[in-house]
Amino acid sequence: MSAKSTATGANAVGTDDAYNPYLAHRYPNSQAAKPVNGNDPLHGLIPRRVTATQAVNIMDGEINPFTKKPLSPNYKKILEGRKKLPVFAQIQDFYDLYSKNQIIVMIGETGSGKTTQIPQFCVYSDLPHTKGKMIACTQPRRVAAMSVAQRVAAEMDVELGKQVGYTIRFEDMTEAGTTFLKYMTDGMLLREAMNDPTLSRYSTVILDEAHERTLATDILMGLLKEIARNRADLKIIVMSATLDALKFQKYFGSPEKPAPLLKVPGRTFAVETFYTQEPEPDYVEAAIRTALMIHHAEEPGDILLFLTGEEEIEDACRRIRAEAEDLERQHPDTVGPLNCVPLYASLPPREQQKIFQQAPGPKTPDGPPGRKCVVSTNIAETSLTIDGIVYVVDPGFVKSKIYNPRIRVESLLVAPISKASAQQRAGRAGRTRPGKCFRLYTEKDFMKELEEQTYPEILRSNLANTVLELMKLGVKDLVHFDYMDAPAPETIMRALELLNYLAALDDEGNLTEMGRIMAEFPLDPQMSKMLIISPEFKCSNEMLTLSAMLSVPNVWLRPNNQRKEADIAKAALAVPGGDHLSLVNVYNNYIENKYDSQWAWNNFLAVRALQQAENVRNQVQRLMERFDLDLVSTSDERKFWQNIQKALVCGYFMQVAHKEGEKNNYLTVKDNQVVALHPSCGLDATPEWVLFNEFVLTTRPFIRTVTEVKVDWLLEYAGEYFDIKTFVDGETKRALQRAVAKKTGVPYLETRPSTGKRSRDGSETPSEARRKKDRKGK
DNA sequence: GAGCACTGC
Repeated sequence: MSAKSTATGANAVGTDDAYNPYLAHRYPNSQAAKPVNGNDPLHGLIPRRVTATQAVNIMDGEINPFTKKPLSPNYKKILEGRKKLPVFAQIQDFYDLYSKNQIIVMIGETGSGKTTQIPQFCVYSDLPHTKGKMIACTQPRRVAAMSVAQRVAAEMDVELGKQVGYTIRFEDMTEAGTTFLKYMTDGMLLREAMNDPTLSRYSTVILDEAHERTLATDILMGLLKEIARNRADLKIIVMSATLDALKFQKYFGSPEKPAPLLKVPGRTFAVETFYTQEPEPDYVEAAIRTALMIHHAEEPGDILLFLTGEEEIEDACRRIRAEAEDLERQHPDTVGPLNCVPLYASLPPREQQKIFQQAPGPKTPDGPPGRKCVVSTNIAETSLTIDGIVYVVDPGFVKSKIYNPRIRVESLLVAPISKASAQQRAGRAGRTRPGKCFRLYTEKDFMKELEEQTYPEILRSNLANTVLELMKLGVKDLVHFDYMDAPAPETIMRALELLNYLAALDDEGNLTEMGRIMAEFPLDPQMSKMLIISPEFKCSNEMLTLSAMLSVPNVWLRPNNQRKEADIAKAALAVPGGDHLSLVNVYNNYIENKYDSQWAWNNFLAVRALQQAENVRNQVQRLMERFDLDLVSTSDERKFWQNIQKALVCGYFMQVAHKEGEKNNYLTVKDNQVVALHPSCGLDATPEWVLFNEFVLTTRPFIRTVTEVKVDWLLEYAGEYFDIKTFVDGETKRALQRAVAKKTGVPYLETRPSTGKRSRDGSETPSEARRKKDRKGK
């Protein structure tokens, strides 16, 4: 038994009688262990026909098949751990399915190891590097893409960013020609698809966490299904954590012949679940009581309590702390100290870190031990894992986004969670040892009232952006696109209508040149439009700043004990014309003060948000340069703010409100919603016409981030949208009529014959007006 | 006179 060497050596993947790594492993002292042909452990493997034995033997070898360097002791240590993962026991099952099918569905519960192992299994079988391709594995969140890539690079004994890398917005840790396993956010792969519609760089695409049904994952699923028809060489793996596998199988196969499924058990501890006997009228109250009950009566172990938002959480924390102290005083022999910590996304990172602190020890040497209680939003359900949690309190609610296409408003509402979500929450109690989950609803409600799955995002969102992306991806028929769950036709119509008004689509529904450029910007269509048009108003530098500032979380801080000081600081930076202008002003001042954190802090500004804005601004500026859009500012100081307001109108003319009556009420144009200026609004007067960035529905309808506009600009730059004929009778219409009369010197009459159909371009910019004049001149 | 559930490009 001896190894053969082939004349071609390194490039002999696929030949039959080549060096057999299986034998090399079995007989380490034989000649087979020292192949002559380029020392390639992968030699002789046939892509996508690799067996588990072959793969495992290479993993067990001495030479890293991808770097050709000796494998490190650390690699071997990690490998022993990997082999104990549940998914490893099914490696041959996986290869059987992978070799024979184009699309497979995989479900693996928490702790199965699927996210780290399956992509590696693919590497050993697909051998993407031998054909200049890559394996992509998508994640819904950036941190996951980064941390998993780092872990897998270590497991494969390679440097992160070389053979194994990741790509997220603002950071590409890959090396062209070297990287063959790439973790990335789902949004990033969708972006790539826009310029490479067949995803030709990839030989295998893995969609991980598909059960989360993010907008990007949903679009990618439809896209991949289509690409698979035209690319027989592309393999697709859809990985999910839930029991809803059949839905994925049917979608990727057919109802009669579902796509094959691989099921891998998880590795978590049992969680005992308790329900209430009767529904709880006040879930916050009940949650607080339950947490205190656990602290009083249950064995040591930390508590995780789910609530819906910042205010609720801070309030609950205060009450739990106060009552726990009473409890401790009353029962000093049995009740230890309780450390109650809040957790939500907008909490500064330093505060967030507190959830990882150890529970407090006993106050006296032989007193009862302390306990930690984390009160969190949904962030602890998927994004953040806290070790040591033994008790979960689940009131059964979540704040979630819903979209009403009729009035074009996205709002946040507190709603019951799904069964899948409830299970995920309960699972958080069993990560380190057996735990308990207290559900603050009845078992009957759980069985009968809760939806199986969380409503996918695509059914809850404004789709203007998504529709533009789909158009750019070449999808012609948006209504009949193969969605796993189709959005309401009205939502799609609303999106098409907006894109048509923005001149991203022509009247036939085709993507225009403007639309093609807009799709490249990681911004809402309205924002892309105002930005692309802004050089014509000599304010592209400012609009760049504004789009960045509108893309990041609120920059204005208002600490509870310093509200007055914060308001004074804000007023000092405010521009009278409106909040959009103030945002530009804040950023410009931030630059003038040399990006100084101390300056920001002194002015009650969120440093982190400002830094994020810098990041976004740089990215968008590069895009502006790519499309040869001039970066300019006006030198005429009197026009500086006005130009910005005009450019704003070109993008956001559909988000305008008119003042009605005396009570500072506004009526949104066309949708006729009664709205009020949000209390955070910095306008020092109530102008007749305002443009707003956001419509928020909380205690009542508010418009937030508001700037004054002139009716003449509406008529000039958004003539079609503000065509009086399209308005119902009312104060808004009469105001428009007065404006037209004043402008033309002729009283406006409803019956006046039309001067001909205007372009379907709602926003008529100077250049467009000029082009029209030119045409008429000829 | 009130609020950023959570992601992502």
